Amino acid sequence: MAIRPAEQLIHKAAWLYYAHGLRQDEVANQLNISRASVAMYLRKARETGIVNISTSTQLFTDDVMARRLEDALKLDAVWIAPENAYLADPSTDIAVLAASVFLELVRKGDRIGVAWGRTVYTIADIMSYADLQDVTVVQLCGNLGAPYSYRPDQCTMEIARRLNAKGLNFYAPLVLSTEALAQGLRAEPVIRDQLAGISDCDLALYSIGAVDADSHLVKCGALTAAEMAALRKEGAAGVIAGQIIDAGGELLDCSYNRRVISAGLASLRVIGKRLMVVQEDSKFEPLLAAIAGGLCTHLVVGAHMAQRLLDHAGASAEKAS
Amino acid sequence: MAIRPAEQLIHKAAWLYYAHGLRQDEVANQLNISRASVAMYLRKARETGIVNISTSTQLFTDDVMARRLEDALKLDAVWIAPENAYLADPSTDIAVLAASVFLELVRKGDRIGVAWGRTVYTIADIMSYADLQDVTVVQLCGNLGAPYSYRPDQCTMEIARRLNAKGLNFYAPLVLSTEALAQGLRAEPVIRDQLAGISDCDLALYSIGAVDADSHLVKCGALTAAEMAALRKEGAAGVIAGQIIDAGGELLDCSYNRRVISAGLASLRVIGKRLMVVQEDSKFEPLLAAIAGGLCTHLVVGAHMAQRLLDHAGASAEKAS
DNA sequence: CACGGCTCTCGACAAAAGTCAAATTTGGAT
DNA sequence: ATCCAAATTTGACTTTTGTCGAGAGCCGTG
Repeated sequence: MAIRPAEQLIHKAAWLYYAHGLRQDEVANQLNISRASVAMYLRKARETGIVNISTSTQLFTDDVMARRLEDALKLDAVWIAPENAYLADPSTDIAVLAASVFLELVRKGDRIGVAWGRTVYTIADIMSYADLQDVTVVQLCGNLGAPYSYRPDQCTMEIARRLNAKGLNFYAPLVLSTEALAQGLRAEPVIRDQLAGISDCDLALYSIGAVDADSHLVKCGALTAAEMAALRKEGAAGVIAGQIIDAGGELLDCSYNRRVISAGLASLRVIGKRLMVVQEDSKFEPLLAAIAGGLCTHLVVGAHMAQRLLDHAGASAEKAS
Repeated sequence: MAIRPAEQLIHKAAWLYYAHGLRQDEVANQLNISRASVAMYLRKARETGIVNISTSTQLFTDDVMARRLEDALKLDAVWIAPENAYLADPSTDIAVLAASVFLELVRKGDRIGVAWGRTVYTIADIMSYADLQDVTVVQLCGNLGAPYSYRPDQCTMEIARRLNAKGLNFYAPLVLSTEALAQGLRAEPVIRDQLAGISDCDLALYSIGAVDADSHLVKCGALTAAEMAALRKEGAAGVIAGQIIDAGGELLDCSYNRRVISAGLASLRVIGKRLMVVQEDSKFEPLLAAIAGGLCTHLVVGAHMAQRLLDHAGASAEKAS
């Protein structure tokens, strides 16, 4: 991709510095360049993923609460960000953790499905770079012509860029005005192939949306606040990959869902690792719905949300007995 | 393993510094400790593998020569350390590369077989630390009561320590004085289980030994220089995991081999990734034998050796046509 | 409870790394 | 061949990090 000589030099500098443990000035005279250049090369090496610095996320799964949640909710793994213990901004903490977890879950050669939303974009934004050329990042749902920077295609592309991976976008609106048109578009080869390829993913990254006037669906004009409220009455519990699910985690039977171009829930459930990240405490019910529907195998949440989930699971168990 | 509070602090410091990108002094007042302590914790975090710094080894496989070697020798991957281009000591360069490649090949949950020798021990010695608790490192061959620090059990244990993995040693001599005794010992449950477990490995790490008076087998008293010379006349081409192979990479039919307690070549060939590392140019013929015998799928060598291998492969091809 | 041995922590200094504007080189267009 | 714009490189400076010995806390022992 890039030109040879520059890449080569960056790699050599990174190799001598990180692998051999030389100092920057030692690297500088090995390569006959100034130390300042070495410093610059090393920054580039980190930014391009030639060197990887990763921190183990063990501590966040080792937590007793995380273990109990895994059991209670039958999830493969749970990470809990210890709220307000670390930084001023609590949501950043969750995103940083999610980004690390994500990078830990990615394997070479993987195909990764990425949905969209503020959470996903925040993760993409703080994610460190990696060198995973044979990875493919695919977009899970259609686009919204939003004024926001976290459009589905943006999320996909940004993550692909960070990973040095291939990004596979598809350009269809998330929601159309008639069911017939949506059906027709889904049958288009370009779109059909993209949607069919989703079930081949090894890993999915998404968050869950709330069914309220603050939802991106409302902000981006896909639905009006009134329509949203109506859907809520009809049993809408959450939004996943642009689609509305009920409390059981199944697709809600409504006109909106039939007009959407997105990854079917069945395709999502086939994906081996489904990483769900939830930042806001307000998304408690939506998250319960997603878990009930088996849309999540790996979960990253804040401590407060974790406690609520655990209380809920405990209460349900008690009621059942 | 270690005490809670210290581990926790190390992890927190590492998290804030490496994942969130705070400066050491910022971390220090977040945690209410001095910056000096933070620096110390961070060093410990690196030393225990809580943070991982790895450099991509791409450049060394991307090399045209490496690609051609892969084709010519039918190997899965070849890495070539550009000799004398980097550092004073050429063999260190190969070992550093080999260690990085090794860490790149290891996956969580893997079982790893490790042989012994100066090369393997050098690799273990410069290998950086990682956090791979569910990995198991098994010893491929019996021990030699050597005065050297690179005994089979040492190599296994050191690598296990670096990886924070489980080390599985077995305490049998590499070679016994009679075939009957060797047979009896191989039938011992402890030994039998260990040997049987070798074929379950996902990754093997070894080098190749030369058949000469400098061999460790001679230095450690397993064979006399005269015996070695005799074996050479009988067709011995190399030493792998303590066993003697002929030019075709098959076990040489000799008393010595029948008296050895080690991983059978068949078990080794079953292992998915067989990483062979060769430092010395003098090991050209032994390496050819190992490759001929399918004992190596991944190879790390110096540029000079790579050139010789390529020339040889070219010459053979020409002769054949 | 006083004592040594032990680890952990800190302040101060030294070393190394990061940064920036100026200077130089590079590559391309005319 | 000549020029200009963009990118690269550098020296000088600032900030950040690493290190070390001194001192503080801790614990089992005499």
